[in-house]
Amino acid sequence: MSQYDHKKIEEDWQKEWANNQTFKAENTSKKPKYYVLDMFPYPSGAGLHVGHPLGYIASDIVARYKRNKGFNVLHPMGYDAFGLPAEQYAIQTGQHPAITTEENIKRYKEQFDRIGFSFDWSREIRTSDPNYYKWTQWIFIQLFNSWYNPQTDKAESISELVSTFEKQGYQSEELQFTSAEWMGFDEKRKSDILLQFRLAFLSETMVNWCPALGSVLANDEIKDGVSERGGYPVERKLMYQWSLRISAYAERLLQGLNTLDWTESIKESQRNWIGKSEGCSIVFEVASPLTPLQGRGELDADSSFNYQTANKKLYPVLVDFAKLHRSEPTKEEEKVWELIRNRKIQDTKFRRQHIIDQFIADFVCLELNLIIEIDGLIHSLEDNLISDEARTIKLNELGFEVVRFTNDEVNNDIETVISNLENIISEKKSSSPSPWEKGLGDEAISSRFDVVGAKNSLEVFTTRPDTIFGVSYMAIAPEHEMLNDLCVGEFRDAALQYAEKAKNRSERERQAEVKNITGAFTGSYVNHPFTGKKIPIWIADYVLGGYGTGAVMAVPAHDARDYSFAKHFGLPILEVVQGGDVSIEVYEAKQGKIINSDFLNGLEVKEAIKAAIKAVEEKKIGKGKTNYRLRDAVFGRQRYWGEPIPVYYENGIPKTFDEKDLPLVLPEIDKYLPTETGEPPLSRAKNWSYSPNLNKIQGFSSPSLLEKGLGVEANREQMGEVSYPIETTTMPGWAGSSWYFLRYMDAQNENRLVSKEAVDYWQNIDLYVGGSEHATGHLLYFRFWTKFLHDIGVVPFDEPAKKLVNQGMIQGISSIIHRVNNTNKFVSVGLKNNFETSSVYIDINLVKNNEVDIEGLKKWRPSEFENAEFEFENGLFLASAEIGKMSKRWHNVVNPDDVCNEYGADTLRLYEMFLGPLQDAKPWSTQGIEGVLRFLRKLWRLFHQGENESFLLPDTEPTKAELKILHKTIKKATEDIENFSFNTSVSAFMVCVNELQDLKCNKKQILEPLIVLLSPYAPHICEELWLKAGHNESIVYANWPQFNPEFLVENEFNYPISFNGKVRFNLLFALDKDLKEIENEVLANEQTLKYLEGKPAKKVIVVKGKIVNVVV
RNA sequence: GCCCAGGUGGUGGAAUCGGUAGACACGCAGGACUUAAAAUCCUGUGGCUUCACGGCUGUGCGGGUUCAAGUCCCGCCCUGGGUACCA
Repeated sequence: MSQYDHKKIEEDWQKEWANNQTFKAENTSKKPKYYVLDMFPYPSGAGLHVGHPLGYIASDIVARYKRNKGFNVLHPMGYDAFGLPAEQYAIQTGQHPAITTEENIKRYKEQFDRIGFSFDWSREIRTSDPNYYKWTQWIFIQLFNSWYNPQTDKAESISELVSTFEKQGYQSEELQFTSAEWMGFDEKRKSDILLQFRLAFLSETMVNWCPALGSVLANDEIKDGVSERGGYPVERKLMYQWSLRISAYAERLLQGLNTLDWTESIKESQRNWIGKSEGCSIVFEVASPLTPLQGRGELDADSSFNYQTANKKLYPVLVDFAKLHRSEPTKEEEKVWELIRNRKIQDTKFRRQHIIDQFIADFVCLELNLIIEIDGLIHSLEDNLISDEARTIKLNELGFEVVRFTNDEVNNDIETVISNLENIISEKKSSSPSPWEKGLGDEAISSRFDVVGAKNSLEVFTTRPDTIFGVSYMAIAPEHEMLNDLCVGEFRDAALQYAEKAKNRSERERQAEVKNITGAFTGSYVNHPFTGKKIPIWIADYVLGGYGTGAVMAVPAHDARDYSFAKHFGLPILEVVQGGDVSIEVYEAKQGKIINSDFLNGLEVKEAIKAAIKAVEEKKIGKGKTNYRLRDAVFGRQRYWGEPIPVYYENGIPKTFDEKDLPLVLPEIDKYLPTETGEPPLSRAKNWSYSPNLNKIQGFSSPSLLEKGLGVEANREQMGEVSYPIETTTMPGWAGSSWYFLRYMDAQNENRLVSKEAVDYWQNIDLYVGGSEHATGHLLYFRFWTKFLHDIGVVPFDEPAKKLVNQGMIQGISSIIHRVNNTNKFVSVGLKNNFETSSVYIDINLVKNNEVDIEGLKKWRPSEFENAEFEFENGLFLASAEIGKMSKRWHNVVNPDDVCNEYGADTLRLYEMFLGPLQDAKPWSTQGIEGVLRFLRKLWRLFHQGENESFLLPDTEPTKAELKILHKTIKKATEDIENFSFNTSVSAFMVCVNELQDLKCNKKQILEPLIVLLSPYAPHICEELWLKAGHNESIVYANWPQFNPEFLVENEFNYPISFNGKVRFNLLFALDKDLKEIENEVLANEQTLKYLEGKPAKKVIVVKGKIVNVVV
């Protein structure tokens, strides 16, 4: 029993910890709290490989250290259990993802336990557990019911916004209405407007659509133009779906970074992702005003632009509304439409449900400025009469005549309606020719539609308003809203064609063609606001539709992209900032004097920027503005294995579930695929509908199935309830992980996401450990949700994690053997240059020191290797090695279970720490793991000295030298944990044990503190030795040894004596010796004389306790 | 292109404030114990040079600051990570 038997010790203690719930944390304690969290894993089918535990080991060391330091430590673990692989597997095999996930989690748990982590398993969570995602859904509902108030700079209740609308209406650049107008809007319109404010909202957005996965992807789920998972192509597609308004938090997310103890590189990534840029907007007048008549003859009427009479800002809201009305006309509207459509009355063209300014008119004839309204029942209500009147007045002001018919008139006496119409039309035709026919052309239209019609100015965003006099062309994105208006004359067709082509190009193609410069002239010009010069408008695909205004003022001399574009198309390059030679290359530096720029001449760039903004603002053609690159986060996924979005649609209006009806549990479906019509998998669910007024929602919460995480079908209609369709997309992978740290604090709470007491006690995470690959995904959403939960009063802090440490990736080493092409012959690596060979990846377990175990290889893949021929070099068959990601595909996965079996968990833990700095990426190699095991054996032997190597720990007074060794180690171990420098503290332990071994020290007063120091790293062996030393209580709660500097005090120092910086010999002096005396003695030393070579010493520098340098 | 991190023996890596470069470990070489093996222990180990004492040289490259530079400054090269027409 004197041998170090890691297997037995580790098994025993793991059982002991589990049985005693040693690591269970209490939510009330007089001790100070410490919250140390790991990013929880997605439980994949492959299980853990040796790379995964790296961060977990580090955080476990800190957790155990803090417990010894007297903290109440929260150190939980759980599973990010929703995700693609389980769903992919379900599609292939039909096995429910919940079952696959359950199996994988089981495997993970076993692997975790073998490594001896001190997790509090009583708080385990899984994002796919309905009891968990109930609260994910709850947060979604809060987001839906909130808007971001820029005045107070926080999220507020949407109901407060509604009452403001009711009292004061709303005024902004994009949207304006009076309180009366708001009251007049119908429910759908109100809903549409509110969606523009809600933090969770539906909108038509350009998304990254991955046809192979049948789902949309967030920007951070795409790498190099293909999906991060699977590597499938991704295309841009316009879709109507859920997003979260993270952009509202852009500034707070940016500012918050300054308060965080995170690595600079992660913070920098987030700053870049948020992409704040300060500059100014400038409006350029389009030189030839938009002319609705232009092109009228050349184009068919429907694709011409002259019917665009909507208020541009309201158009996005109204267009869906109009479409809906068109598809669901009233009986009466349909009747009238049948009579007037296709120029049936006097060859007059009518449009139905056409938008004019902020109104949707039933029927409109633009040529005659005539509007026909069919007033249904709703129009007779008093409120609507008032608003109808206001509406008529407004439309009259715009030059339209409004004719109203009631439903009754249409139903009872359609002939009279028709004859009235015919009279009005013929009267209008004779007395009031259309503006176009009158030849008033553009002027008439542009003055009439000044507010409502097509814009006649182009707005740009620039960070360099100082270069305004260097503008030589305007560049607009191919998807620019005014594209159709701007492409004119002989250039129109080519320009539109170009835009169409550029728009449809996928991200990937665009990327591949970064170097290709393409563009087209629109035929239009703007006027320069200060010089009045005409400036051409070009379409360029380097301008992005989604950023800024989708248009830029191009200053080729001082912007690289503009420069190459101008060179390519021969556009002028006007130098306005001194400092470079723009005939040779672009000068982008924000430095130098402004020239050729009228009132800006002579100013420095920075002053000029301010002056230019001032001038622009005075001229009322723009203003200082800040833009962010951060886009709103697309939240809907066309997948099965995710949280259902708790929304139903009442007559097309999205509404959230009643909180009492949460969780909305995933329903059972027959196949985990989209439907034949391309609808998401959840559309397969039977009776996927909601009855808000039903008290009990049998539909999806049968308790027995809830336990399994499954929903159940119910037929509500049979129960005589009105039911509404439920949203069929699910939440993205990052939803559940954006708030999980809170749930650990109070994992079983059924009434709240987390109790106030728990969150007040634990506060935010003191130490968060995980990979840096989450820099712009998880870690941003995580912060966003925390800030939101702070705003609505759920949590008292607004950053989730104070300190973040990123562990590096442990890479795998793949072994490659070389097959001679078109043969069944393999050659040792040294011979491969004699042949044409190709690489074959083989299991790394078959290779030791590059030598391949041929017999093992034959057994591994008999079909491939049994009858193969092998050519050796010097009697050996060698493979070559390659470093890369650890993956099944390269047969280079190392399982921690195997390492634990062979060397033990303590050795694995120490070794992973010893490999190098936690943050660095490093390849896994077992070279060196023996050294760590040897170290533990040496430690064991310190306790088991003497002839029969039995346990011996005498309580005799330690010597000064022994105390010095111990306290040196206490100091180093403590500092190193605080600095996350685990690799150096492992070597400090090694040094300590080596030195104690030299002294044959086995004294209790030295060895006991030492194993406390080591216990966070190698808990099993230390517990065992602690027990043997006679302690009843676990070492987990032993006191951390106190460092006493007295034991390290030296009174002498062996000074290195250097000459011109070169150390030649050493001399021993007392540390309190006068420096001048040391100088004298050094100069008098005979060795010194040798190195002075007869020359005098120019100068002598003596640094106390460090060095002596003699300058010759 | 831009941003960030880094470049030190045969290998992983140390050197926290500018003060003896290479701690600790692996590997390698030699030795002890053993019939032998395993385990363990001891010695050596940056390069060049010397029988040796020693000397020269050395932290990606080129300069600089300093009594003193792996460490600070300037310019460049290379590797890894992030990002990509963000105006």
